Amino acid sequence: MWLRIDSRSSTPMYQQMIDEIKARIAKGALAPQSRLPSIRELASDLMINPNTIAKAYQELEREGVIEVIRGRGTFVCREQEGAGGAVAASARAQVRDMLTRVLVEAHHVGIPLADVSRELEVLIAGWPEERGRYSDE
Amino acid sequence: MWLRIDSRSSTPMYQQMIDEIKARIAKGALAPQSRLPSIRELASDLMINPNTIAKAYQELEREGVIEVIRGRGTFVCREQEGAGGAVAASARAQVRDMLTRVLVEAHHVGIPLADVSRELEVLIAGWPEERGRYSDE
DNA sequence: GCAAGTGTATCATTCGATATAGTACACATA
DNA sequence: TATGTGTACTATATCGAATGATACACTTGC
Repeated sequence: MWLRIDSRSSTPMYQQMIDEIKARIAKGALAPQSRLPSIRELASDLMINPNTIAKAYQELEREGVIEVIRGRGTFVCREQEGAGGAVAASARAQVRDMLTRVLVEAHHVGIPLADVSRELEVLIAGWPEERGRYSDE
Repeated sequence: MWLRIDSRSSTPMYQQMIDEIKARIAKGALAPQSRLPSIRELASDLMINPNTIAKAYQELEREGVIEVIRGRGTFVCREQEGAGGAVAASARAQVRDMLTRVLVEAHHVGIPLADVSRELEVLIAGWPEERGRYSDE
């Protein structure tokens, strides 16, 4: 099974697909230009409606993550967004906002903020690769 | 106005209240034992239905963040969860999951992972206080 | 050309969460 | 006793998620 989806989760199935596919690309498990399963194929595989898959693919295309070629299929974009170029201020603000939420949550479950920082370091250290796309490192 | 809510946001109003109140507590802007506005008061203030406020308060009480005293009002708990005690493994897993999402998002908008780490350090450095509740620091 | 496989675009429908509206109840305080 | 507190319940309207079905435009291979 190419993908695993929890139909009873409170997060919509199409959103789960978006998150999972973006995660795989970010971690290098889905290489650029590689092909994704067809809508109908994935739909019958997961036993859900093709429209749900289509919605996820359309959103991923809108975000510039995948590329759709009519009649051929959907593929991971060869160049991910922002590579080498300037990063929008809104994008940085969004990341900062997400980090703030993590700190708030950590506080309420009793995790020291220093532990959050350490955990992030571990995650980054274990990150598959960035393939030297960023001159910053 | 005690609280500001965006009724047109995609995130439910009651969820916005939960997030904002938890953030204020975590940052020390809402001290333990301090009183929250009454349901009807806040409802007429925000010009929304009292049931929506009640839902937010009930969820916050379920999470152990606030304390409800019938006939008197709602108050911030004097002891936040996990203070000094053991932190559930599921809580740490949740924080790790949130951090992973941040890294995935950062990747797709072209922000170097090292920048995320730096941003987190800045946020922690500017965090109001932890009042020495954690022996870890 | 034709068949099969791709994504796209509709429509109608079901289902659950969100939010509103109104009413009634139990408790605490002055 | 009057007022203010949170709680509980029903009913209703709205919206997003998901399904089901159909039709269309395009690409590829026979």
